[in-house]
Amino acid sequence: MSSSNIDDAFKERVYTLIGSIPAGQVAAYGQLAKLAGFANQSRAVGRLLKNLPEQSSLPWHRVINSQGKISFPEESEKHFQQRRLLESEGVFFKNNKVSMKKYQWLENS
DNA sequence: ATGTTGACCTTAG
DNA sequence: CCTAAGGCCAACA
Repeated sequence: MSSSNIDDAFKERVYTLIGSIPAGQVAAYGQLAKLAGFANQSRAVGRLLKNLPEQSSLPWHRVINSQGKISFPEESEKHFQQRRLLESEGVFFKNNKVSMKKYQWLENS
């Protein structure tokens, strides 16, 4: 059988979670890892996103770090791209950080 | 086989 | 704002 292991389960769950992030809201790598049942695997989430196919329809831009900041380097093209996507759906930055309230959709249920 | 790094981490101080 | 340390692990040299 194909390696239907932990990695695939993790990937599956994280993808689903990311897909469920409402427009105008964000989630942290660590939050997603934890919700997927793999606490302390935030970097694995990052790795997953890094390997995400370019044509993916997942709202990858809604994933930022726990400090409210975009994890790409400040002056990078990817950083601008992500920021642009977020701002286009109403997520704005003050001092390069988004309000913690943007994570609040997770606080229900 | 060993050590280091990470453009997509986190918390505490 | 910054540093340090914790944690986990794939990719790299």
